[in-house]
Amino acid sequence: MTTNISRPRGRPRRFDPEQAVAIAQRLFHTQGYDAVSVADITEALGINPPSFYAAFGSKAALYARTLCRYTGTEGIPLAEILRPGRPLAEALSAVLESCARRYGADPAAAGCLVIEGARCKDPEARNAARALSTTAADTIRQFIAATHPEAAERLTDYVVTLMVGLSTMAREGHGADRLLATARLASLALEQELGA
Amino acid sequence: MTTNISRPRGRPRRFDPEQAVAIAQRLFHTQGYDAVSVADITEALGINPPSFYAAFGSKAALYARTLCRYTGTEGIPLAEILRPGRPLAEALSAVLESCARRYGADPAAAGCLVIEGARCKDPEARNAARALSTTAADTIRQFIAATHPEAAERLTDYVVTLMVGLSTMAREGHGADRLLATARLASLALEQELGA
DNA sequence: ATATATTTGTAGTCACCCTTACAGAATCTC
DNA sequence: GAGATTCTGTAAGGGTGACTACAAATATAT
Repeated sequence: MTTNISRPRGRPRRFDPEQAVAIAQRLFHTQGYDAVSVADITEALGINPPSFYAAFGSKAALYARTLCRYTGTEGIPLAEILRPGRPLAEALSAVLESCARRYGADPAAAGCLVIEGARCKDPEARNAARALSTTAADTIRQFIAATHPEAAERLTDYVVTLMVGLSTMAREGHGADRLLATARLASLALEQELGA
Repeated sequence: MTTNISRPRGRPRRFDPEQAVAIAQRLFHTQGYDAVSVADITEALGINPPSFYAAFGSKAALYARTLCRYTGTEGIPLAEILRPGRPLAEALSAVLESCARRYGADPAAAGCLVIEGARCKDPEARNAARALSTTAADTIRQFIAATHPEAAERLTDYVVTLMVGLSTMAREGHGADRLLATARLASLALEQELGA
């Protein structure tokens, strides 16, 4: 007796949507949203366009699902790193180091899917990525404001600017080692500014 | 007697190529290379496609000319800022401040034309932008190496990462004031690292 | 078995992109 | 003027993109 939860009525799917999202995520992360065509996706999935549109609605909608999946798995775990009570300079430095490590971990899928997606041409996909990007910035800002409200905007801008820069440099081919060196250098400013 | 330098033979042009490059530069800077179509350009210039191709060869070739023009006019004057003998921390901080000011000066054409062009989809245009980007990085690296050879790569990576980040944030709508605050914060790390 | 529901595969639509063929117009040389 | 030369405008070629109409296929429900 397998998992037999009363299959739906019609002809069954020949592919697993969840796995398809994973494959699409890798494509988007590797090549960028604009550079991936629906034809690329359907070929990678071994299906035809109608199956794709029936399952996901549109390229942008599938992208939104990959973004959702990304934040839950490979994205930077801001909530974990920015634990309340953690010293500010230490916490922000940890964010930058985490970015350096993750963005440079896989050379074939370098950088941040969200940050890179925020520059794509398609408005729907771009807005989806921007929304997540804004949420992340807000998380950082609120963490800072809890202890240093007067410095929240300035420090958030600084950290986000570096995250964006690190993602870009990762895509330019910089490995985790070089990114980490940059992150550590950037942390010096945080320590100095916050009197660590 | 006007400037009468023996006009060329055939039918005269109805537009000024130099002015056309300036107009195209503004389009590319405002919208990004990929988002500007040849139709956009020809419409902005008030000419038809054949005139465009006869004068410039291709969209990428025109873009290369706009890049050339940009570095000579609106680009960061690295050669001026990185004058030999200038204290390193001061010089690199000046680079970052200059970026902050220029990238945020014109909200309609924010960021750096070269940096943003380095991510476009067209290989020819991308390589043209990358070449200039690499040249700029080399200039910075050599200036650092003149006095601090062991720190050249690390500091160059740091400065370039911030330049890229500043350009992106400018395109996200950050004004020169916010960019400058980030640049000044980033300079703290340089001063600390270099014992200023 | 019949009806219903859902997916699949073929083939194609429609829009937009960069680029060019071609003939006519405007200028210079002789 | 005649001829050579260069630009201009119309119109379209050739490619790629996202997306879909439609009928055949495969399952469940009764």
